[in-house]
Amino acid sequence: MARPRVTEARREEILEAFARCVARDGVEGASLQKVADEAGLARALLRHHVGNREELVLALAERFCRQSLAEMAELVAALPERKRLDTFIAALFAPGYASSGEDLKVGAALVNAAESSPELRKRLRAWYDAFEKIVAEELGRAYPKARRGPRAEVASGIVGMAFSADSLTPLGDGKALFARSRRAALRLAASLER
Amino acid sequence: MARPRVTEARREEILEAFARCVARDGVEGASLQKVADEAGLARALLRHHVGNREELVLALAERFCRQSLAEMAELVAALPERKRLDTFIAALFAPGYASSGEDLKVGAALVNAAESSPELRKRLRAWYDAFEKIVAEELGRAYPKARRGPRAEVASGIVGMAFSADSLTPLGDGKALFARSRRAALRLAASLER
DNA sequence: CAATAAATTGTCAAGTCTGATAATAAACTG
DNA sequence: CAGTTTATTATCAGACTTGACAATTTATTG
Repeated sequence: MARPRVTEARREEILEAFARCVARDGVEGASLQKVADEAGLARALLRHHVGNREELVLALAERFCRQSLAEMAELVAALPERKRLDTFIAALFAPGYASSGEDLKVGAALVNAAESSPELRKRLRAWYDAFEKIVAEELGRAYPKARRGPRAEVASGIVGMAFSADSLTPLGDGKALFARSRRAALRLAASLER
Repeated sequence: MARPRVTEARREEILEAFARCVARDGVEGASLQKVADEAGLARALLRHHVGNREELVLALAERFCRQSLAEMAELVAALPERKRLDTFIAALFAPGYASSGEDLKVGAALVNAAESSPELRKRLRAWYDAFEKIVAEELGRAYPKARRGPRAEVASGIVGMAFSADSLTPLGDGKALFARSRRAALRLAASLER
């Protein structure tokens, strides 16, 4: 009875383009115009399909959090029995462990923007906690005797190292930094042994 | 024979204001207008005393790098003999270990902007290397038997954790995260023992 | 084909940002 | 006090951004 809806597909395209722009220019630097160009759509369509700037940002955050955790879950589900933790950490410290490789940069930019938006902050806080929790659980699997506290500390440390290695990639030499950080993560994890 | 120069003092005021804005809004988000308002000066004065946008950014980077390393050197110089490393790490993981507490956020924002400016990238790269080196040297002092490689890995890890804990403060709960990260850093450092 | 619901395009007004330059005010020196 | 150098203010044009809404096209269904 009417023209078919393409909103869901368009939303996806728009948010992908937005993510690319945010990874490059930060949240404040990603103008709707640039996003529209990046997506190959008219700017007015952003508004039509998603909403104004604020709604765009929240939608991006929602998509980012959901997707990031989904990828993490997928990764964990695919881990082998042998050398499980090593594989996990290696995956975490592969330059661009996630599909696109720009994911953590988007996350960092969103976190920075969270200061001025309680709603955003809340969502990202939940994301971070879940992220760290997954790491902590994986550590618990490798070191069942380790206590809750130390596990949480080590998880914080590993997540922090991964996060920071990723956000320093613009400086070049990302590969070497990832390698050093990965080894540090293994050392840190091993500290749960005794 | 002429009106006295105030450029050096003004430059300082301007770059301080710029730093505050960048910490809040990122490099792209910090418009010259906002910076001028923040500094309580007319926008034209930014141009007069420092230059156009690009020069502003480079001047900020220069100031940031120099200052950050100077503070680091000062911190290291003031370390006690006993519990030297513990004190060092505690200082690194105090929320806002540097005077203002926003320093690492400025650094992160600059790093992000470095992608599109080779000159900026070069400067920041040198800064990061020097930063990591200072940490590595301090580790060498605490664990003289440790080899160069492991020391570098641990230094990367510690710097990464500090960096990331700082950049996650907008999510709130910074204190607890800093505490967890600090303990993780101590664990990681201790891995150089055996 | 006609009705209809949705996508897409076009356009406006208001606001902000930047770079540049001219005009004015201030402080010092001889 | 007159001259000179510098700080400060004022202003301009051009470009970019955003929000909003009207007009148009397009695909589907009865």
